Amino acid sequence: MKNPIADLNKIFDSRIRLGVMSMLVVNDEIGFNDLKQMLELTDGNLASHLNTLEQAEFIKVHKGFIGRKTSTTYSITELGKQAFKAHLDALEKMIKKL
Amino acid sequence: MKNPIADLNKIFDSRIRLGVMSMLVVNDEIGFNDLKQMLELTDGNLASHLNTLEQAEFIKVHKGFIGRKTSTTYSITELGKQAFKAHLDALEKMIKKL
DNA sequence: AAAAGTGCTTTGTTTTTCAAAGTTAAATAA
DNA sequence: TTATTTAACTTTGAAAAACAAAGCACTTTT
Repeated sequence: MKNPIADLNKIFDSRIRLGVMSMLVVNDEIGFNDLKQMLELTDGNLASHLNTLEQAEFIKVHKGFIGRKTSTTYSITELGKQAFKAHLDALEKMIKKL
Repeated sequence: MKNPIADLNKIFDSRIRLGVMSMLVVNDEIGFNDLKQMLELTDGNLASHLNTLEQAEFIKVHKGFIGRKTSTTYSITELGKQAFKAHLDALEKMIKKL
């Protein structure tokens, strides 16, 4: 038998980062404020988790405008998709015995 | 839309506690040392996570003997089963859109 | 001009995690 | 019988992570 948790990605141990990724898998682009409201987070908390995901190159930032208002949105990268899928696969392997 | 991570159980944010539970769901009883080896943990680390799960009444301890050697084993409680299942359901809801 | 929104960064506290060492008690080896 | 080992912890302390709150730069709305 092998260690069932070894294949889980440390980055996704955080429920918040897990939530961000799960939202970005199904939405091509999501704004900072939408994430903030959906996940019920403070600005700083969200920003730092987004930063972690960005450092890992699991998400990408897009700074743009809606009209003349700044608007920052985020999207998942290919690497992010792969890593997230691998994590879910590892999770499934742990629990599929049910 | 509602917060997708709100229904995740904080206790299962930890990969280690998640691993313990996933093992206890499929095995009626597991020994301290078996858990330790499977999850590759130090005594103290495992003991403290087991303690957290016990405080929550998600697992139960059985102190016994193998021959005349002490042997501590752990099993999942009904409450533990329910909580774990609820957590997995919440996880699934987050990601089933895939 | 004042107030408010966006998207951060910085600061500092609290919480969590973890390894290492110490502990107790029994078992076995010397 | 003394020493060592194993099991299963507890305690200690340090490092890492999470988080809220405040500050900031910029722009828009009032």
